[in-house]
Amino acid sequence: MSMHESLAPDPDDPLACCTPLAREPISDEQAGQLAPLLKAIADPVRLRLLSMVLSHEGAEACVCDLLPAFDLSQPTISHHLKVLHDAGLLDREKRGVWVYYQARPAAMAALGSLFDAAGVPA
Amino acid sequence: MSMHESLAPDPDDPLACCTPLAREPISDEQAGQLAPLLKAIADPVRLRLLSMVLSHEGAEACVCDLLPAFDLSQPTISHHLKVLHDAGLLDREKRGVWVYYQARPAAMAALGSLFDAAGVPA
DNA sequence: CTCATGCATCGACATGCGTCAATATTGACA
DNA sequence: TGTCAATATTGACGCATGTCGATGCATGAG
Repeated sequence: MSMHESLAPDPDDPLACCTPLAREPISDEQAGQLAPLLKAIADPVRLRLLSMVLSHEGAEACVCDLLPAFDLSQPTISHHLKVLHDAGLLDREKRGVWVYYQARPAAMAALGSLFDAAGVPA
Repeated sequence: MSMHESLAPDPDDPLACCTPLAREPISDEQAGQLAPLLKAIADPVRLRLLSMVLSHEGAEACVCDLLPAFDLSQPTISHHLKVLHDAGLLDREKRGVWVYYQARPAAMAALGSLFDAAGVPA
């Protein structure tokens, strides 16, 4: 259960709000910062997009890699990627005509730490 | 819904869908089961409710414990608790006139495991 | 039985969200 | 320059969601 506390408490960073839910009642403000993060991944398409980016070779993927896996229009996929990006979950990098997305490790860690000690009764 | 993958050991349990997002691209079906769980906690009120229940004495709380912390009507809080309950995140137990809610550890563990190895680059 | 209390349900409203077709923007190349 | 390919933006549509007041349903007290 040893945890690395290498994350600096930056008040400007919305990802700094990672007190485990089970530790103490989170504040109204914390909840207001966390909810958009969770809203961003609370969609089956965006969940798959995030998972595909995370598990893709080099931990990055361009839209052209992601599009064929869905029965949705290109603007719809672009919209979902924008939602994930605006929430701070995905980074964008334009290389030539292609745009590559990669997950932000800090965001992933923040989400994972939310449930620390919440599902371990024994 | 006759398509089922043999990856999930128990198709009846919606909490059995806890392959880490970063391990491999999750299936459309997995995403469809996970999204409602995340949708349930993707709300500031419900996040606070869950956190309050988790961190409350005895890891349970009745509605009367939760209500005073919000500026919302009692039906609204009741609605949010129902959403968390219907998603399989909270258990209900009626004792006398009061209804006690407690978090389901399996659900918390499933959510936490989603982000395993997602925020720890090599 | 009657009444008050704790919680759930109902019906209605405004807002938010996922999706698409159409269009715009950007970069590579002849 | 002009054209094609990859991605983003816009505007519109229908559906889902958060909130409320009013009401219903149990339970326990008297």
